This record gives sequence, structure tokens and C-alpha cells, in this order.
Amino acid sequence: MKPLTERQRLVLAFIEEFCRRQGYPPTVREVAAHFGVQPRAAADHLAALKRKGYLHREPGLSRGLSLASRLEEQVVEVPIVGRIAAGRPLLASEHVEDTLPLPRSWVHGEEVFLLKVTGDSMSPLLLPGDLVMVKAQPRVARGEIAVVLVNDEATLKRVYEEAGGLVLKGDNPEFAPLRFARDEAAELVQILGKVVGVYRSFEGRGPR
Amino acid sequence: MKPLTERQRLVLAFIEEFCRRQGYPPTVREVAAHFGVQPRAAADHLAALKRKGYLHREPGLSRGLSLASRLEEQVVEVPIVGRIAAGRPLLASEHVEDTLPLPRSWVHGEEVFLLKVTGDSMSPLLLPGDLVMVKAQPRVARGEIAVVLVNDEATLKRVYEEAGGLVLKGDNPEFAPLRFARDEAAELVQILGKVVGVYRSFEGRGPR
DNA sequence: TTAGATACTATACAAAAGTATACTTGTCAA
DNA sequence: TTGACAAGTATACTTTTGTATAGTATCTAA
Repeated sequence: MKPLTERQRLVLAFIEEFCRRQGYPPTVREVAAHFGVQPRAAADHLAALKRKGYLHREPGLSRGLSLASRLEEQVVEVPIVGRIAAGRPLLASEHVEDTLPLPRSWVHGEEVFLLKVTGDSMSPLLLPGDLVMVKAQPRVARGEIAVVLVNDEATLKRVYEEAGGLVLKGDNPEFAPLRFARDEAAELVQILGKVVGVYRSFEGRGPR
Repeated sequence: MKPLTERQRLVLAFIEEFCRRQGYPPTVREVAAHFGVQPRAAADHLAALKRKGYLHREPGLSRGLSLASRLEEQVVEVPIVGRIAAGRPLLASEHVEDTLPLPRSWVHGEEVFLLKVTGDSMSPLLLPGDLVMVKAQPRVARGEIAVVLVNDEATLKRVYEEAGGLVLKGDNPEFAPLRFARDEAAELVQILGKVVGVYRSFEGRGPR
């Protein structure tokens, strides 16, 4: 994007601040009044900012401008899934407990959801209370961490397809691997998605 | 908040969608046109939504309405700090590489920043590439993980104040603890803040 | 049963707001 | 030195837009 002049930078900053405080963009006259100039001068600035790609404008509409770098474009509302029960619609509203606005750069693709870790089977990589980001997909590569639905219960495990069938392994050695014959797995095991990220808060956890 | 009627819920949903797409709120007439009613009817709905606390309005202003549950209120722009050099202003613009919009519920307090983990000293809890959330503070409780500036270099360590002085310990046993006499520590060691959270992306990391 | 909210129609008015016309001044690169 | 851009003044015109007036009809809880 073309660089801005100092004056244009100030105008853009004013618009950002105005939107943040008011929830709607300023009028040409409000920009003009803030800088103590005539409406025409302010309109010139807006035209320059539009020409340089820093904001969109709808000609003729009052307050018809919006920032090119809007929060709505930087942020994605990711659903937090609660208890997962068997039966299809994973992202159906009955499973969604809440949503969290996360930076778009963390969310690749559409079918992503958050899940609160409850068990200890992936310790120490994933601990109870962690929030894992999961990309919904029916298969994962060998050794990747997946959300797996076994007997109507969702768990986090590494998935290995082997000659004998399917093996689900936790990182925690205290948990024995689960083994399924190929036909058995097809019936009892459903991979819901791949773990693509974790968020952990240390607050409320004691120090070592 | 008072419950909405079905019609009011639809109007609110339209306003949310409109703001998300356009970047500015709709006019009374745009709401009216969308529902195929007269401007007066739409204005009645807006008045009801305001009365019930779902949106703010500035009387007389075009598009002078904003949602009570705005993204701006749910999200905080947290600075990502790059190379930290000695000398005071930690959150000065020369240290801030970028910012990331994070949910307000993750950010307690004001003086919070993000730091990319580079070393291995806190492995396996914190790995290179992780993004840690740090609350800027000059002291931490015994055993808490801190961002510590030693010899003009920022590292992550657990901090223990002991009889002999200050001990900085990584979780990784391959790293020997750093010990400082009390007066030595005051000169060479500066605690920049407490690690309060981590975000880790698994993409780009190989499976086990 | 009556007051109060909901949900509208239809018309009209005045303020708010974008924009056009006509100029001026200064800077800076081709 | 000329033309493009930046930054402005001053006045005016025309839409856009919120709101007021005056009604109608339905439903619901005191």
C-alpha cells in the first residue's frame, strides 16, 4: 500500500479511534471539525485514503466509509464445543457452548472449533484446562494428535494405522494404547478432527 | 437483559450482519427496506432494541447506532514484542513488531504483551515457536515462569529467591541453573514479567 | 377492561451530510 | 517550468435520513 502523508496518517488514526469509541464511522463534517478545516478538505483526505487503499467508501452514503483493516476482517469467531455426543452435526448449535474471537492468522480454514481438555492422556503436551484448536476432518496423518470419538466419548490421542488395525496412543505412558481391529475401528472409532493448536493459561495453576 | 421478540431478534441479527459486511451500521430506511416495512416501523424496532439494552443510539445522527456486544469490546490488541534490549520502555514502539487481536477474557489487566519463544530452556512446557503471553511486572512469586533479562538477552526461566541470592532455572535439565548473588542479581538481572499463557500451533511441526 | 407493548401504514418536514464549483498556496519530481 | 499532488477556504446545492404526526390492529398482563 502506498505510504501516507503525516496529515493522512492522522486522519486515519482519528477514524480508527472514532470507530473504536462510537461503533460507527465519522461523517465528513465530523472529520473536518476535529481538524478544524472545511468539509471539502476533509473529503479530500478521505478520497486520498481511499485511493491509497486504506479505507472503503460508498459514495453518497452518510458515514459510508469503513477501514480496510477492520477488526471484523482480522478476527474469526471460533465455536467452543462442549460435550460431544455421537451423531453427526459436530458444529450444530447444541454442541456449541460459546464462541471466542481469535486472530484469523491462527485459524486456517473454516471448519475449526475449540475444545477444553479434560483428561490427562496427552500429558505433558496437553494438560487439563487447555483449550485446543481442532480442524474438523475425518482422517489424520500417522502420529498426529486427533480428537477421537470412542464409545460416545471424545478423547485426544495420537492415531496410528497399522497392519493389525488402528492404534490410539496418548503421550502419557500411564495410559495404555487402545487397539482396534480394522472392522472394529470402523464401527466404534470416529475421528472428528486434527489438533492444530493449544492455548494454555497459567493463571490458577500453581508454580512448581 | 430483557428477552427479545422474534421480530426484534431478526432485526438485531440483520444489524449485526450488516455491520460485519459493510463496516458501518444501517440507516433506519435500510432496515425498513430489508424487512419491507415503513421507516417508522423500523425506527420502532430500533427504539425497542435500545430500550432492552441491545444497542446504543445517538438520536438525530445518521447511522448513529452501535451494537452493545461489539467486537471492539470483546477483543484487545496485544503487542508482539520482538528483540528486547535493556533500557526501560518495554512496550515502546521500537520493541513492538506487530499486534494480535485476542479475546478480552484471555487478557487480564493492561500491561500484557506477547513474546515468541526461541530457546529450549523451558522445554517441554514451552517450545520454540510458541507464543507466550506475559504480564509485565518487576517481581514474580517463587517458582513462577518469568521473562528475565540477563546480560541484555531475554530468556524464560523459573525464578527462585534463595538465601544465597537469585536462582534462574529452566525446566529442561540440559540447562544448568543460573545463580546470582544478591548484589550481582540487582545489577545483571531484570525481571520483565510473568508468563500467564501460551499459544502453540501444531501446524508445521512434524508428528511424533 | 384497560393500559401498554408490539407491529405496522402513510405522509411530511427539517436537519444532517455528501458533494460540486471556484479558487489559493506550496512542494517536489520529471 | 510545468504538471501532479497535497492541503486548504468559502459558498451552495441536493440527497439522505431521522423523526414527527396521525392513525390501525393485535395481544397480553394487571
